Amino acid sequence: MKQGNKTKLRIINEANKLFYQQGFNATSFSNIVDATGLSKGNITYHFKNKQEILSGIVESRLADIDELLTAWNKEFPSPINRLVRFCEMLLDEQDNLKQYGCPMGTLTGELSKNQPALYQLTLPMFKRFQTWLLEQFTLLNFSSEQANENALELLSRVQGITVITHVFKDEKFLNKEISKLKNEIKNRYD
Amino acid sequence: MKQGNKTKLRIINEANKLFYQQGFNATSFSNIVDATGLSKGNITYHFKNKQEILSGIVESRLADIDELLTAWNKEFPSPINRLVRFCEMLLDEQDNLKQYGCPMGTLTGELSKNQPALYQLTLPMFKRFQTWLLEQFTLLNFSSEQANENALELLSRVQGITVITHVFKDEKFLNKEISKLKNEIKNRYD
DNA sequence: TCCTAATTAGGACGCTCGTCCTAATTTAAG
DNA sequence: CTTAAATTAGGACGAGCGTCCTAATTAGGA
Repeated sequence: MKQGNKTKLRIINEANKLFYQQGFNATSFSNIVDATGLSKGNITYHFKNKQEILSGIVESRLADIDELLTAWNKEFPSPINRLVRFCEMLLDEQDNLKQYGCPMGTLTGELSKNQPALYQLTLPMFKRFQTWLLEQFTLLNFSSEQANENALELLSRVQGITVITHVFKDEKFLNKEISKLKNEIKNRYD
Repeated sequence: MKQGNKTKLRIINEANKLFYQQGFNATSFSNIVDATGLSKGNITYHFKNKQEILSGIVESRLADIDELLTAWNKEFPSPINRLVRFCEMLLDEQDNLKQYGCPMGTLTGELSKNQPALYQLTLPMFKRFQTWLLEQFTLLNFSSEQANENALELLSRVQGITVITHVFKDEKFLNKEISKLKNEIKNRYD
């Protein structure tokens, strides 16, 4: 790997952390300078501005999501078990969710308000999960319309649990609701 | 009403709109100056800074919430119908929800990330709804523990629907899910 | 080794930020 | 009316913002 790509990754990782933990608009360029320990000019060289950094972050996250979903597909032959695994993702991330909310939901939600171009940029992350969920429900023999409805509903349930966990800083709620949701999936769709 | 209070209200209303539509951190002091048409000094006279404006906004919103819930209590003798009305609130606000998300969820979520003092300030808005929902489930003869769980779950469902509606700009989803949720309430709790 | 392109450092700039201060004007009580 | 308090206007200020530019350094192929 070229030297510059290492720097790019470092910027992307640090900025990703900052955007998640502080919000996109609350993070300044010099915050990123401080966090990376790089010079201002160096960062500008790799990314013209905050928006380009965001673009890099999204690209990187999309790759992570694809990798994750592919791994789940391999690990779990049963769509039901895949959906269950999807729910369990929230348990893996419970500390972060409690403190900072959903990495996709809070970012897309923030940008959706009044930065339409950046909002469009982040939307594919949601779409990946939506599409993948749709595939699982299709495998479970739902009509495409019904599969889509189920996919969005599950996404919605998970987002709701995340918001409440975040707002009330309540991981007990998270654990209980995920456990209920997993049961519901098994009962409803199996 | 004294002259100054009219100005205060004007500031609160305009800032409330801006914070909701752009986010708290993305709204500058001079945005508020422009939106109100007042002078910088005048706003500073009434509120030292953005945080004090937020404090005023929360106070005002809490009063609105109390008024709303009291009206619902009067209008609907049945707790079930009150819960249904609660869900229907999202339909009344569907245009705003689609564009800007939940006025409480997005604000509290934003501030929760790294402005703990302001986050604490906004939390009571959520608590009002939580408490009120708890009361309704208590009236439905649930144990206090079970009533609390039901209250949080309903809040969670509603937040989830809001997030998806906002992120996907999809009011069809909103209408369908609210309708399903209302049926579920009637079937599960009646 | 040398040379060119890639990378890094950091200063200059104009702008906006939030805060503070002072003066002008309006209000309302006496 | 008079007068003091409440309210409003708007400029001054330093700090931080993002962008741009140039110079120094480094890396890697020839």
